[in-house]
Amino acid sequence: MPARQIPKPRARRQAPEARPYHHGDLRRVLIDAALQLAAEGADVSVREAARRAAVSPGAPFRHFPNRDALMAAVAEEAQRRFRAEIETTLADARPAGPLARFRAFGIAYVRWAMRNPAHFEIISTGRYFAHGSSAELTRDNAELVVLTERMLAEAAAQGLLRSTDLKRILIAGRALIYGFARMNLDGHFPRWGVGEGEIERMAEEVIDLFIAGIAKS
Amino acid sequence: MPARQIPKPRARRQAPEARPYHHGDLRRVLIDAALQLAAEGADVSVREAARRAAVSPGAPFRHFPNRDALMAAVAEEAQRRFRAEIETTLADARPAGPLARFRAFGIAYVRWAMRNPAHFEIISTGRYFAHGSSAELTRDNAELVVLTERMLAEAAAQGLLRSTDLKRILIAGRALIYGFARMNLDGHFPRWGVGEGEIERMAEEVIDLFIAGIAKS
DNA sequence: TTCAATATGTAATCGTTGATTACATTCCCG
DNA sequence: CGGGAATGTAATCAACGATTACATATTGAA
Repeated sequence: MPARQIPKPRARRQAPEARPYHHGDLRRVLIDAALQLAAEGADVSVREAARRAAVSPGAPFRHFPNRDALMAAVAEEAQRRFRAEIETTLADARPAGPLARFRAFGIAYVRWAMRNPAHFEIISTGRYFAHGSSAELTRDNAELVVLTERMLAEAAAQGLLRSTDLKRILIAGRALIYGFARMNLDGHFPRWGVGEGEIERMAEEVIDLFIAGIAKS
Repeated sequence: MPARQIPKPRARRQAPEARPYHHGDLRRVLIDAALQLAAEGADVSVREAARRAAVSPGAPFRHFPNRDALMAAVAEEAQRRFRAEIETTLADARPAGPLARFRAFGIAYVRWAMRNPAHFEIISTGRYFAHGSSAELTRDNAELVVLTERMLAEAAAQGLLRSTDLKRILIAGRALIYGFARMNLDGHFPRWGVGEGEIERMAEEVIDLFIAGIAKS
């Protein structure tokens, strides 16, 4: 047998009992651990993420200059998932007409925020945009803005809107949707007499009210 | 002179150089220090509040069982100021008609949130409601809800509204206003092409759009 | 008035966290 | 090969929330 057998990338020499000195892809694992921590409602600490990755407390700082950089990467990943689900939802149930699409967008937005509250919080806060603000995060977000912009432009082109001030409508619509999602996240609804089970239906009603308000006749 | 002169409450015996062992009203001072810390954008720590009150790091825990209790008291105070300013504003510029009052409410709401971002954040988050949730905090908030409820009920009674689903309108309106305030707080507007100076005008436009949407004819 | 119970402050200490530094191990490319 | 570059560990630091034992002031009842 020639000596040149496959380099065998140190194939997890777990011979005695030791893990390999180098972790496979620590960066990714840390981000996943942080996402999971957030999803569990725990507060995300660098050390706990390191602990879950079975790595020393200092190791994460080889991949992120500080905690905020880790959180920025977490926000990036969460934003990516958020955008992906919104777009998938819109692609699946392809609603007829721009306003129906706008409605579907708003509902999908609120639903994701309800089902992933901690991740939505991380995305929303903007605390992790300022720092690294990795182009990707900004881009994923801008894509969603463009998405709704197009819906409204199309609606205007079809003469469905009472007003042509699209920017105003766009921001009002986003404020409504974002505000609704955050009211839920921030625990306002119990104080408003909206029970846990009614929230999704209320979201639909509220969005419908808005659309009825901007639609012609 | 009779021996019965006024008890003179130990009148700050700063005779040599020492402050009195007991602080005057440490609880109040700690809350104020925490409010100031928040307003400065620093993160609020019990120790720093103690430092500003010139008191040992353990002293605050005589008045608050833990940090969250301090933050709850801070939220309570901020909420009190918030409500006071809203009501004062509405009382001063008494707008004609329920919808004009609703408009003024929304604008005052957003303005306070813009000028007191850190305090608004503390109020909004609801993280400090859950714990002590002092009745006062809840009450101040409920008062503001009732305020807007009455406006809409009055508008409905005067036949100004297209729909009579007041709860839906109420929540939609609140979501819009809260969402707008939080979009600003969370730093979304730069990404939406809304400059710092335009935000207040945009708030008015957005509220007007909403009112036009719910108003009859 | 006195004095003892209570309220309120200090000092010392603990465990956790973010962060840095010096050192160890592995990877990879010339 | 062999020597940097990448990536991990170990040790350490300061700041923070929290607790405990102790010190001092306030207050109300005998």
